[in-house]
Amino acid sequence: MNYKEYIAKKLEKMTGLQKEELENVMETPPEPKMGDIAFPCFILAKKLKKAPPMIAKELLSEWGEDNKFQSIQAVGPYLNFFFNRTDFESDVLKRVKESNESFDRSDMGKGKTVLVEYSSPNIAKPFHIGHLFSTALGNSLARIYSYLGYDVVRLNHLGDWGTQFGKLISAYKRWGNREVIEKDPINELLKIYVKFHEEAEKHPELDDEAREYFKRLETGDPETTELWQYFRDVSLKEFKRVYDMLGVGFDSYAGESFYSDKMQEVVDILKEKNLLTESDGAQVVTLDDPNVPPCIILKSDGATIYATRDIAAALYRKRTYDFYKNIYVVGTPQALHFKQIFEVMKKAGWSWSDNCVHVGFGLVKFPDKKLSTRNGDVVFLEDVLKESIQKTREKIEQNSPDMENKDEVAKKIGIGAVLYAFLKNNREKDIVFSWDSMLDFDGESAPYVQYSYARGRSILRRCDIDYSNPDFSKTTSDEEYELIKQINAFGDAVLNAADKNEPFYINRYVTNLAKCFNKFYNTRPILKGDVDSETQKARLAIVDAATQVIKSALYLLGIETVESM
RNA sequence: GCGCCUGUAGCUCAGUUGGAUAGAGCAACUGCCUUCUAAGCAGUGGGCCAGGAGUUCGAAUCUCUUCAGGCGCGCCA
Repeated sequence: MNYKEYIAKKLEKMTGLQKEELENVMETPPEPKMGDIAFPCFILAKKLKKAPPMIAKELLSEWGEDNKFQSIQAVGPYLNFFFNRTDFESDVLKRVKESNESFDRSDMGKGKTVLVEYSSPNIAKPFHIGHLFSTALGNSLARIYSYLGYDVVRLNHLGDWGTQFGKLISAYKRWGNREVIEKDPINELLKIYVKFHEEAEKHPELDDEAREYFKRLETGDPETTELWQYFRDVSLKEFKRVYDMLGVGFDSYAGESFYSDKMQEVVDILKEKNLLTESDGAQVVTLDDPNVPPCIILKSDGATIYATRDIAAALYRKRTYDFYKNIYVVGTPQALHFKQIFEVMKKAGWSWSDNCVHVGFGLVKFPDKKLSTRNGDVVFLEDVLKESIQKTREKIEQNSPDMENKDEVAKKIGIGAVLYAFLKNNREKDIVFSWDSMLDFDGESAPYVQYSYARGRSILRRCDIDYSNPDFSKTTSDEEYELIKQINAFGDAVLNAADKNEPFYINRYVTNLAKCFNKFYNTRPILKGDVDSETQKARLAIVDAATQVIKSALYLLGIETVESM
C-alpha cells in the first residue's frame, strides 16, 4: 500500500489541490517520534488565508476515523501520520520475500539502452589509484541502471592511440627487451617510456623519430602495428587481472584506435553543414555560448584531435546501440571538453546529444607526492587492493583464527573497503588518499556493513525454525519498526542514485540500514533469552529481509558480502 | 582576466530540491563481552553553517558581494 498516495488522494478532496502537488510536498519528519509521513500545511496558507497550524488542526478534525493509521497528529504547521505498525511491517516484509532477492527491482528501463563509459586506462601506463574512481563509479552506475531494467552496455574507452605510441615504439626499439617486458609488462614499458622522455630532453631528434613511428602506425605498417598490438595485449592482460579482483567487466574495449578511421566522416559532416571555420590554421566549430571557447576539430597540421575522436565515437554509438542515455564517467577537469563536443553535436543537428551526459568526479590527491607517469612515482591500484586485503587478513587471523576460507573473506572485505571509500561521498569531491582512512574499518565503512550482514546470516544459519508465515503483531518496538522502515526505503535510494548518477546515495542508505540492523540486533534477542515463538519467527523474518536488502544494496556498489567474518 | 566547483564540529563528510531543536563517522572521554560474531552497541563533550547585505512567515539551502581554496580556459588526452 502506498501511504503517500492514499493521503494525497484524501487531501485532494479536502483541499482542492492537485494530488501530485500534495504528494510532492509530503516529507519524512526529522525524527521518528514525529511520525512516518508529514504534510506541511504552508502551501495552503495563502489559499485559505489562515495560519498553517490552524489549517493542520482543521484538517485533522475533518479527517475522521482512519484505521490505516495508528494515529494522526497536528503538530504546529504539520499534519503527522503514524502508520499502523503491524500492517506496515507485514506489508514490507511480504514484498521483500516475494521479490526473490531483488527487492525493489524495476522494469522502468525496459527496452531502453544505457551506455556507460568508464575506467578507460591508457595502454602501457600503470593502472593507478586514480583509475579506481572511474572504474568504481561506472561499475556501480551500470549495476544500478541494470537493476532498474535498462539494457546496459559497459564501454572501456581504452587510451590506445596517439603520438605516445610512436614514442613507446621508438623506446622499445632502442632499449626494449621482450623477455624482461614479458615478466612485468607495464612497469618495464613505463621504464623505457620514462627513459625516452629523459633522453628526448637532451636529444630532441628522438621526438621526430617518434612522430615518424606513429605515422607508420597510422598507415598500417605491419612491424609497428605488430608491436602496438603486443603492447595493447599485455597491458589489457594486466588490466583484466585488476578488473577480476574488483569484479568489474566490460562489453566492449573499443578504444581510441577503434575510432581512428571513423573521424573523416565527422569532419565531412561538419564541413557540409558549414560549421567549420578556420582559426589560426586550425578548423574549429564556434559555439553559441560566449563563455565556451571554440572546439578544435582539425589541428593546424590537419590532424584530428581528442574532440574529433569523441564525436566520432558518439556517432558510432548512436548508430550501433541507439542509446537512450550515453554516460561518460570521466574526471571533472574534462567538463569543458564534454560541454564543447555535446554542443558541437547539437549544432550538427543531432538532437540525441541531449542524451549524452558527462558524469564527472574529483581528483585523487596525495598529501605530499604528486601522481605522475613521467617520473614513475605512482600508487598502483593493485598494490592498494593487496594492501587492504593483507590488512584484513591480519585482522581475521587475530579475530577468528579458526575460519576456513580466510583468503576469500579477506579479499571480499579488503576490496569492499576500498570501493566503499571511493563511493561514500559526492563524486565531485576530491579524495585525498591516505592509507589510514582507506584502511579504517570502523564506523562508516564496507566492513561495518558486511559485518552486520554476517551477523544476521549467522543467526539464520544456526536455526531451523520455519518463519515463512510471521505474525508482526508483537514486533512493534522502535528498533524493529525503524529497521523495517529503512528496508522499505531501498527503492527510493536506488532511484535517487540513478537520477543523480550518484552511487553514494546507496552507500549512505546501506550504511544506515546496517546501523538500524545493529541496533535491532543489540536490543532484540532472537535465539537467546526468553523469546516466545511468534516473536522469534517475526524477528527471524526481519533478519532475513534485512540481510537480503543489504546484499542487494552492496551489490549495486560492486561490493560483495561474506557469510561470516 | 574569464568560466565551473568548493567553503558546515579538531579531521573526513551528509543535510531529501526554502521548513520542525543543523546530523553521521573518525579522533577524545565514559560505560557494555559467562547470553544470537565487541570489525559491535549505549552515552558525553565539541557549531557565528567562511564574512557581509538582501529576498520572506521562515535561509546552511535562493540572489548580490567580499575573502579563501581547487579545477579548467585551441592545436595533449
